[in-house]
Amino acid sequence: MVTIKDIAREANVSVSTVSFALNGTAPVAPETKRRILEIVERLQYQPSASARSLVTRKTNNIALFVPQPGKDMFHFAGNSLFSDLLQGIGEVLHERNYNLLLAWEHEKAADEEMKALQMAKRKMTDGILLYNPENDEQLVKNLNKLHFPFVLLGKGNMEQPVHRVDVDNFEAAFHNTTHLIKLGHKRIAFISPGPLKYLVCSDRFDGYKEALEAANIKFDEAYVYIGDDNENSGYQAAASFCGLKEKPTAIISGRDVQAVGILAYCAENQLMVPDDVAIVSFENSELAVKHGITSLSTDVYKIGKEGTRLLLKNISRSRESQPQNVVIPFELHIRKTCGAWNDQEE
Amino acid sequence: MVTIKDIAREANVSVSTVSFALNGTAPVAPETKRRILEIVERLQYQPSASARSLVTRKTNNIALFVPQPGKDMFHFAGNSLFSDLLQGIGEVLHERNYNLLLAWEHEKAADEEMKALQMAKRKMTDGILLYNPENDEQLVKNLNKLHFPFVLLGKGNMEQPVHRVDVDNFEAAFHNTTHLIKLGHKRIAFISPGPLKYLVCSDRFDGYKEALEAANIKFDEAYVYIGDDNENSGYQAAASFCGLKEKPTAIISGRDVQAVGILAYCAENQLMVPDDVAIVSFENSELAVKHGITSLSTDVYKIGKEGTRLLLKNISRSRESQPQNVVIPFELHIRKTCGAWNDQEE
DNA sequence: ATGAAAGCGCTAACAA
DNA sequence: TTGTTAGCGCTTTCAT
Repeated sequence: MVTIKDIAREANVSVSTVSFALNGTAPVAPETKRRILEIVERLQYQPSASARSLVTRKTNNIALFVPQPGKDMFHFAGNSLFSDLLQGIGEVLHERNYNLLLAWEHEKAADEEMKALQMAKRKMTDGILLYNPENDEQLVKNLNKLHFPFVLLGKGNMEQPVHRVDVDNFEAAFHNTTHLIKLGHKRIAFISPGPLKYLVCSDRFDGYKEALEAANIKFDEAYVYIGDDNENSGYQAAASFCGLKEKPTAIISGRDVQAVGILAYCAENQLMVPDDVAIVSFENSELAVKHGITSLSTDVYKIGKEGTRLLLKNISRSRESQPQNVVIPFELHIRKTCGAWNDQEE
Repeated sequence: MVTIKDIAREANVSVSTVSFALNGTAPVAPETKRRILEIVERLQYQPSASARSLVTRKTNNIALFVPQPGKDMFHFAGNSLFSDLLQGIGEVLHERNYNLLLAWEHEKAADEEMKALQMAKRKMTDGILLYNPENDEQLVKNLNKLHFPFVLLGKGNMEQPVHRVDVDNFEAAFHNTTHLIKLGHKRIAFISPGPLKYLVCSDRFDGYKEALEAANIKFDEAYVYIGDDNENSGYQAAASFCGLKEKPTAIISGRDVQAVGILAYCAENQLMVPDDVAIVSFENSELAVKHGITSLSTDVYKIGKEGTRLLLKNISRSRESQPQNVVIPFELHIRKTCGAWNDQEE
């Protein structure tokens, strides 16, 4: 194994000079530097990561924590989700010369066995990216106590003060609702992607109500359905709405998969989309493309990118900074289900 | 930051005793050990990874190298692929107390800039898992020259002697084709799961042709379609085949999602499956179960698992061992689309 | 511009 | 059973 000593000996200089030449941490005579670099190249020398980490107290690693793979996370919203996230993270990391540790809890671990916590304490990584964590509140609390740099990706329902990157779900729902209103709809139903205890959901709900109010449309409790991640919840919601005397003319679907359920219901019941029922969804997954569903994108690539940027920023800062909440802009992809489709497009 | 010294001081013992107690590398009096452990617990001590690595020359990391994410790799063969791979790798790693570094080349890097090589030389990892590498031959050569432990996952066209874990795609395709031949089919079409530049694809293609030849069936170029990971490619393939004067009586689908596309085409065109068209696919995903598609399993989970096992075995061995080629067995799951279905089964 | 030397946190002889 | 000590390969004062 070739070490800095080998280089030093070969170049007839001290190890510190080699270090200076390699890191630019002190002036080195051009000729000396040339010689050193040449030898480094010839001997294929690379400094030992652990030796360097030990003294600099920096690993140049960051760790991405995800829920169990194989569980919904990778499957949620189609397969592009995770690769998009990685792509975003990877680009920033590569640019800044960081490496990525990928980890997940294998079983529900009690407090001190949490892998993320261990990695932090063992100084295996300089910071942590928490993607859509599940049993998290406790982990976040511990990380905070350690004053260890970390950023939450795509999840908002924390009580703890945390750095976080996510789409602005309030604005997104406001946008979707307003889009329908502009198309002339007055009876607009809302399906939540999940229980309202999740901030994603309640934010969307608020955005929906706010948009109605802004348009002077009165909010109707009967037009709200709390869905989940099953296609069937969209189907059920549609069934529920269409059972009303005053059927809505448009539905805001919480996820693309719910929209598919709505489409199924409509097909079964001879309802034309978008003429009888217009649909606008969230996610803009492959499902949306496949079924021609108008859907608002929640850009996971950007979440990865901005999240990593934020984390790196916090790592390099000496003092802790105010918890920051980065908001990723969204985009509404118009397709056939909302009634604003134009064949020229896309 | 709490170090081994803090523990030693607090416990009134030397650092070596603490080390011994923690690692079990020397006998320690039960009472002493108890005291040490209690303090470790209280102070939440975790040994520094880099300090330990530096002296033990072991990182307890392994690195998984993948082609660019966001490219076909994650999409290839449906979305479960990557998560299955990770699951398999993760289980073994977790069991053995290893961590996972995930990396990919961001641009075609010249020899010495290859990330995998750098990580090896910097001793950031104890071994490397190479998943389906693209520009690899050179990397493999370099890794071999370094005598650095690595294992190839899911790819076989190496000239270099390497450890490798894969399904035998040639055999798998041969098996699928022969299965159809045995059922009496003579006009058998083939859909590639992707471009033939991928070894998975060309191997399958070869296996298909070989099986035909073995049965004295002449190969017909018109019976070949290069598909992709969209359902539509199956649909298109079916349309293309059925446009021929001599329609095939059976189709080998490259992925389950393609088979679904074929089914859709058949449904639309009043073709009975398996009577008019028999279908045999690869992947044996949930899609296959759901649609009753006969499908051959290519178990990526096992590839991950066995690959990691093999790598870890090589890491712990002192001398280098004979390149080993682990072949993951496949299994053809008979369902309704191939005509060999029997209601008693499953 | 360069070198000597201390020390990062740990393990592992070797002594006691 | 425990302590002393010498490194592991590097960075970084502090001299020169």
